[in-house]
Amino acid sequence: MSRPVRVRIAPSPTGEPHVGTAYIALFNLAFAKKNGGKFILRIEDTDQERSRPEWERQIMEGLRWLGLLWDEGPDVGGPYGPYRQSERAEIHKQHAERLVEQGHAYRCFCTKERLDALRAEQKAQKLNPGYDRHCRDLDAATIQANLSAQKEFVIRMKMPTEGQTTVHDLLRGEVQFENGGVDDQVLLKSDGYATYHLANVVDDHLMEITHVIRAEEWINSTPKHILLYQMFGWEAPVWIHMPLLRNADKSKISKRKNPVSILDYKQRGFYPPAVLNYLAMLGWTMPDGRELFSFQEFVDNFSFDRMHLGGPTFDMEKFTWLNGKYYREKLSDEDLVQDFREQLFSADYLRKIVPLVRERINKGEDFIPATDYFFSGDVTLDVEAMKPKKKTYKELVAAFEPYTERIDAQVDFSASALEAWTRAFTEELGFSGKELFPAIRIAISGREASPPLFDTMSALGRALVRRRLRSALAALKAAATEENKRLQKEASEAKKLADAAAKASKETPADPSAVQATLAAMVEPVAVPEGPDKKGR
RNA sequence: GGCCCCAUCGUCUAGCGGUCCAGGACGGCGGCCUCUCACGCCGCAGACCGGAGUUCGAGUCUCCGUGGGGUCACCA
Repeated sequence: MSRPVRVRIAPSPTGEPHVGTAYIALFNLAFAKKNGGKFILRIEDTDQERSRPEWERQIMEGLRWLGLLWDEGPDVGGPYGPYRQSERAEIHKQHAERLVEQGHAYRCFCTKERLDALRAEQKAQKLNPGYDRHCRDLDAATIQANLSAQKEFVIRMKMPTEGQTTVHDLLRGEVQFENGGVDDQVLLKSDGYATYHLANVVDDHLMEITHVIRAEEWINSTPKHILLYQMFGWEAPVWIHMPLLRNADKSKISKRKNPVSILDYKQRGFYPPAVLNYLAMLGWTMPDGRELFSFQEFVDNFSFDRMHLGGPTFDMEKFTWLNGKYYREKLSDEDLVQDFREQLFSADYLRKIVPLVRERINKGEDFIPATDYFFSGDVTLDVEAMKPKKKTYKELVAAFEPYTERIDAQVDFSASALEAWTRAFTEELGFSGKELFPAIRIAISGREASPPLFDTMSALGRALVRRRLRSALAALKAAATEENKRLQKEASEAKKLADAAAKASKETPADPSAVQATLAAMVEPVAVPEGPDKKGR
């Protein structure tokens, strides 16, 4: 008799809710609904370095916004809790110990330094990287000595060195792996927390997960998971590895090439059912080929048979078209009024904006023109105005790029936190606030004057700020390229001039003023780049 | 690089051996509708990665290439 279907998603709270998480969640939920099963949310926060409660909150917010609701999870509870792995650390530890006792795992005392050196050596010799199993067969005395010396250790899995492990993937059939090619994975880190491999197996078993539906990037570690199930003597779930969402260049979808946070789409005013509809049609098709369908219709017709395994490109253009289709065909005027009111002009959002502009306007009709950049997507940029007088575009890019990069890691998006962080970071980048802040202001608002920068950023929110910083960065890079071309041209012209002057000075006795002029020609355009620049475009 | 996955129009895909001179959608182009724009409608261009094999017959099955992707952490 088969067990009731239970599936889960296991996001790691190390960043904003990812569109890939939503994609996998959607198929898990559909499968659960189709089979009358349960859908579980489990937070995989065993990475103490990077996990943040704030990200966990946002992941839940993003999934909830889309209507991808879980039956059991850290917030709603359930009979198999706790649903946050950090709270299950003791369980994981016990299981790791059990494997050690049974001889399926061992303590490894190798230091980070040793492992790094090992990897470097392997790389130098063009060998396959991997742990050399140095601690696999330590004698009891040595282990005891290390333990008494309080040496830090991890627990590693003792992989068989022979034979194969077959993954029976529902989508891909039998996938074979040589056990010898699989590393002795770390199961328990020296901080006492489990790695993904241990935690996901133990928790999936304890939570009675029947089907593991996850992204294809996991398929290579599935043999380890299967072996773990065997070592514990447990029944493994059914494996289903979904294709990976891609950028336009076919690489795994990433934030540098696509808006990747669910909250980006929320902020852009996409309509949740349209988002689900679009995600569902990446790799999956309705039996009758319909492209417009509801989540319920998706569930009713769902089957993994209809999955296409090539990694689909996330195409903003088609996605946008589909969203428009919902506006035109699925939503009434009243629906749109509601949606706009909740998403675009929510009281929460207006409450952030009004305090920033009330001193700057005198009557209601001034509000929209004064705040248009709070309600639109991209903004028109005056790239020239962004450049500090004494810096080049290249230098500005060199500061803007890391700034843009690190905004994603900025957990606290309050004005004061942004200000403290930005000021420190600006200094680190070798810029003064006077130089960098105006550029940021223009990037995020399209204006040279706005309410206080950090209040404005905080109110705009991470999604919009990131988006505008990225597009400003692209514009600056283009300007830097132009600038570079111009400088090279000027340098070559200066060289010509110098050559001519040198030639002239050979023919006639040295003329100090000619040399002066030549030197000036060589130096000046570089020192004052904005001079000849402006009329050039 | 080793291992693993994948492979039909630019993109998302239909196709589960004959009904495919390969169908639909986005995008592109042209037209119609129309006070404008948009929507909508009509039409056009556009693909089976290559080579062997199996078969009476291959986009569909097998193998080998090629290409793309993933993965090789005390991250998930």
